[in-house]
Amino acid sequence: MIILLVEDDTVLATHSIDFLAQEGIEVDYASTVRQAKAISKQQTYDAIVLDINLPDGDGLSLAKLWQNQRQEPILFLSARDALDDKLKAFSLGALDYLTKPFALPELAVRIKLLANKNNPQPTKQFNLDSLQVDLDARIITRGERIIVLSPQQWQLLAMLIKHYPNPVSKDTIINEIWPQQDSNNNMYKSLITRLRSNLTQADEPPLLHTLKKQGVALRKQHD
Amino acid sequence: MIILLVEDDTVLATHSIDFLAQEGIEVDYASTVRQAKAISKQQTYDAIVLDINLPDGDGLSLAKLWQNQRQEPILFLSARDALDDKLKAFSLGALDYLTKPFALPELAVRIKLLANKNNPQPTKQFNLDSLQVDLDARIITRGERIIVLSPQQWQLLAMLIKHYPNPVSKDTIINEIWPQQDSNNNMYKSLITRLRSNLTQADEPPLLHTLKKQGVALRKQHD
DNA sequence: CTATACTGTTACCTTACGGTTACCTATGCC
DNA sequence: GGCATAGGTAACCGTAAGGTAACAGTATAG
Repeated sequence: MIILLVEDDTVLATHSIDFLAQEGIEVDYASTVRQAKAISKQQTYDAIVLDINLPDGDGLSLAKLWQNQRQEPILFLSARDALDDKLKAFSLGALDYLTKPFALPELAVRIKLLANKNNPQPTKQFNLDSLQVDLDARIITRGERIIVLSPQQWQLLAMLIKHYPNPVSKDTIINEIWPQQDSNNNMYKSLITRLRSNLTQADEPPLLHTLKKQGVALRKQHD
Repeated sequence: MIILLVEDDTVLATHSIDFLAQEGIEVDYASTVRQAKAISKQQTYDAIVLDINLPDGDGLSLAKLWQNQRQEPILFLSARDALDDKLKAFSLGALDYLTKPFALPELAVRIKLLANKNNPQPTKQFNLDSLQVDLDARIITRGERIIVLSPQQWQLLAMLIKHYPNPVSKDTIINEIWPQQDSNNNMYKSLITRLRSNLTQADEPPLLHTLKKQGVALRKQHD
């Protein structure tokens, strides 16, 4: 996720950028209207955060300029709590308005809301060869056929996908799937066999490979 | 446009209702959690405005209760400006948070934003195979026949539609439909059987599938 | 007040999940 | 060669999770 921040208070800006980075939000930064126009030419953002008072103009007119050319959701920042400013901002297409001082976590949350509004998060999909896994809906297909897995097998597959393309060690799997049980090697072997047989049938190439002494991994083919 | 306002301060509430009426926003009003639950049973709204402090509970837990069964965007009101409250609210699915005192025009603008921007045209219709559900009128048809559901069954179906095509876990369902009861597995089983039997008859393909140990989901097909 | 619907409860059935075991192959080591 | 280790496969089977039907108590409507 990447946003554009336009803010002339450099202290506030650097704090914000640092905090947002921790939250996984990348920031393009501009301190003036001119810079903002220049830097934003190259890029579309998930959201735009605009200070209203800027040295060479104001955020409101920038928003007015942009409201027909750009489609990003805009959040205004301002030291002024005046109702007029807020209403004007909203009438220019603002989707949110935050009065300084504000808490950085709140800014982060509101940015994420705006960003999600525009692109509802695509369904988490995992693809490998002809295998398709929808991690939310828990639908698995390979080629045309639909694969139904038992709870344990699903759990294992999810682990493997999470670590893809790295192998997952036997111990990790055992501890994850049978917590507080004593590790029975046979249960593990059965589980692997069953998952493998469900994932691949007939002449399909195998996807679940075991690397001796290291564990198992999801791969298109052996190395 | 119609919203639900839950607020125990009757002076504030009447002012708000008057002002929102001028703005063309119709308001259903409740002053307690109990009232809110009762009045909202019959209706879906374009947005919900929730005060956090209420005489018989708080808005946060109400939002938590609703977050899986209702799809309306929620705006919180609170006299408290504490960051924790805000973050908690947002984590419960709030889309906006306004601190008292606030200006009525700002409230109106933010409500309109939620109602319009969040669901451009909220799909009040749900279709799956030959099943048609009108979420507003609560009319369900499959092919030619009209399906009538009991309250519990409707509640469950609404949950499933909201999460479609993802499964909903047994625990989630039990907590939503029988809050504060101890989870009786049999009630759950009966409910599923009853809904399933109402949704599908004779030679129709099944729509309500259960994924063992994981929950149930609405699907076209899955075996 | 009666009839109907809704929901909680029980009893019984069916299924497939997962643990167990037995036997197999491959590789490595003395 | 003999043996050990690591993994693979297939079959067996007890059991728990889920499905269904019937019944009863309570609410609801007419």
